[in-house]
Amino acid sequence: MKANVTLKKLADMLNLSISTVSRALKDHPDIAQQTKDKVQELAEILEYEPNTYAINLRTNKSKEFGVIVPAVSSYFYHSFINSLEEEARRYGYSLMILQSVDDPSIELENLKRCKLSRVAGIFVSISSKTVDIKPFIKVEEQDIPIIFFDKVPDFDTCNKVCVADAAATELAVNALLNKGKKNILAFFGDQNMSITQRRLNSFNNIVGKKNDCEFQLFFAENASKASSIFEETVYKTKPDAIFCMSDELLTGVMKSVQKLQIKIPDDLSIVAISDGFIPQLYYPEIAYAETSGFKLGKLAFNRMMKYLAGHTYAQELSIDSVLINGGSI
Amino acid sequence: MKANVTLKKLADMLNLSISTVSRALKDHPDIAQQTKDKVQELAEILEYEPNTYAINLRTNKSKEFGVIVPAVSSYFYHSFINSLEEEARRYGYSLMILQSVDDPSIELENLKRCKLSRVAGIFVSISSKTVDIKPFIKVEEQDIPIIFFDKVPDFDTCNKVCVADAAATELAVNALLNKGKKNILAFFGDQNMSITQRRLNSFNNIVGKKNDCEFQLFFAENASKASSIFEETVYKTKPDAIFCMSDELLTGVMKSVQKLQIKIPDDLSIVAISDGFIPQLYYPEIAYAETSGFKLGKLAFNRMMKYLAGHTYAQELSIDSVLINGGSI
DNA sequence: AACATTGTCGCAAACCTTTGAAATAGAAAA
DNA sequence: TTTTCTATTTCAAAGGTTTGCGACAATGTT
Repeated sequence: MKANVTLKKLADMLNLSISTVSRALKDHPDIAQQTKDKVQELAEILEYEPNTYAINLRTNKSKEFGVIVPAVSSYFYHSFINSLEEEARRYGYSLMILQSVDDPSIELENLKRCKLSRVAGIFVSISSKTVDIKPFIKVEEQDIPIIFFDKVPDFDTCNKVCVADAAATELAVNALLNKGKKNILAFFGDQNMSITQRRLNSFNNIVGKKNDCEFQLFFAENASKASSIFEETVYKTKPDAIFCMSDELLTGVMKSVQKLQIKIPDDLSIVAISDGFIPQLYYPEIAYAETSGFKLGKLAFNRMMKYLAGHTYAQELSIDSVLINGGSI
Repeated sequence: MKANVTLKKLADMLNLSISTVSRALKDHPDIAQQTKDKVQELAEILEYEPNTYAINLRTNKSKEFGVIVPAVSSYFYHSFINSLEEEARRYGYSLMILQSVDDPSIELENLKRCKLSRVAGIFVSISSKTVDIKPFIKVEEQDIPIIFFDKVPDFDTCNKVCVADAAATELAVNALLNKGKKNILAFFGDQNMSITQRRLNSFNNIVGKKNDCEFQLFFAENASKASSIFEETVYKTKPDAIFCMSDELLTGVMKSVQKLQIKIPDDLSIVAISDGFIPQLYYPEIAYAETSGFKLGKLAFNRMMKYLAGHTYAQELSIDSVLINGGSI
């Protein structure tokens, strides 16, 4: 526990002023090269480390972003966070991770926390129950940029980055239709979630144009619901294909597929929307329209940096989706 | 973008001194109740928020922990982080997440970052290639407590919290032996990793005492390696049981199991060491000795708080393991 | 010789809060 | 009346850094 070495200490030892030392260390043109060398050498030896607290106070900024997500251990978010962290590190930022546990009141607390910590910016995926986004807007008015990602509010004038829900849904469903599937079971998540609505809308659009194909829609909040719905339905309606709008639903369905020893893709085709981890656990690998948390992280970070550079206007961006074929259709 | 309201501003408006306002807001006994009321009311109205930077500078502390992990999107770590975040939030702390990407040099950078940010403490799971832990010791000497978790160094005098590797291995293997399995294929991960060594040692201990049972050991760095090893071996040696020391290896084996349409548990029993997510994806669910990232998070946080309260002596703690039966044996 | 320019460096305020010590007032005790 | 105490408030320093501006000397220009 050695005493901290500060600018003042360096200055005293070198018989220089604090300001000169400060400038010397950051290669300010006002300072003579000779002086810079002396200062930097001593700083090196004494392992001088600037006091981040003081810098933050002085500059009223910090090199940290807040990330508010419903949960880190979700199929999607940890790959987003992974990707974000990579970028952040490259730019000298770090990430403060806050979970809302899908609870709007905790979400609000977390937002407050970000504000209190005066983070440089906030990435937030709102909880499924969040209705009031005024607090977010208010924070943004205090000059803390907010990028909404994945689960974004309906509100227009805010920055959003999303996966291409419509495109992904289309890709996935068309993959089935192109193979001539005629009887499709579609699994969707919680109806209250906007992501469900977007994927559902896109789905219905396609369905509307098709009349030589049967569709059956189910809503399941979790994997085991999906499982039981599947098991109840599969023998009754004898579908030739399954669509799952999420990883979680896919795991539910696949568990039943294993249980009932259904042959994929001979007896049944399956396609999902996923970031790719879950689908490759099975044999054959499940075909999926990719919605990469990884790519989304890059995009979100990019948008944040642009924002910080002055492009503060609201913008809605999305990553495109590709179909990864895995032998399940 | 309204100007920030500070203690000074409140003081000026109320014709009080800054110190009085500061003390009034924190209910200091020196201040008259009447004054407190006035101050707190105005603070409320003006939405005064203390400047965290200034507080940190003044107190030379912050309410943030650093977390250094090889990768957030790993089977294990995100549940650890999840759990840690829950506890941290309860105590008013937040988490700074840093990935080392299993690269010692990045790990070192991250450590530096924690030191620079003067975090209140650091949780670290070292990369598999980390050999030099002196930098960590040095940071701890500067009064930043470090709790190593999961992947911990061999070094003695440091704080570690681990899953009970030996116990978990024993539980898993014994589950197979108790069912009378006679020919076991065991999959282990990267031999350089200490976690592999610990589990392997425990495994060998049990094996040493048994001579009515055949064991075959394999080392696979990833899932697909495990897959191909399994496929090459399964018909040759006709094992009646599989042991996987990790989730990743399990996914590899299970993919081949599906491919070869092997019946679990009739043709083959499987047991793994896992935190439970992966095993329940399959039907039947895979039996596993639980090594919960969640529980470990709680334990690690607990140790950290004790440390901060003054119990700084080195300690090695571990969570016990239970066998979760899933129908695969 | 007078003035302007350039290259270096230091002064001092500012960022905002915390906190030990001192000041002030009024009341109680001597 | 003077002293002592208590209750309340203020003073001022400290924490470490950044930065606009002024100071100063040396050099160049007219």
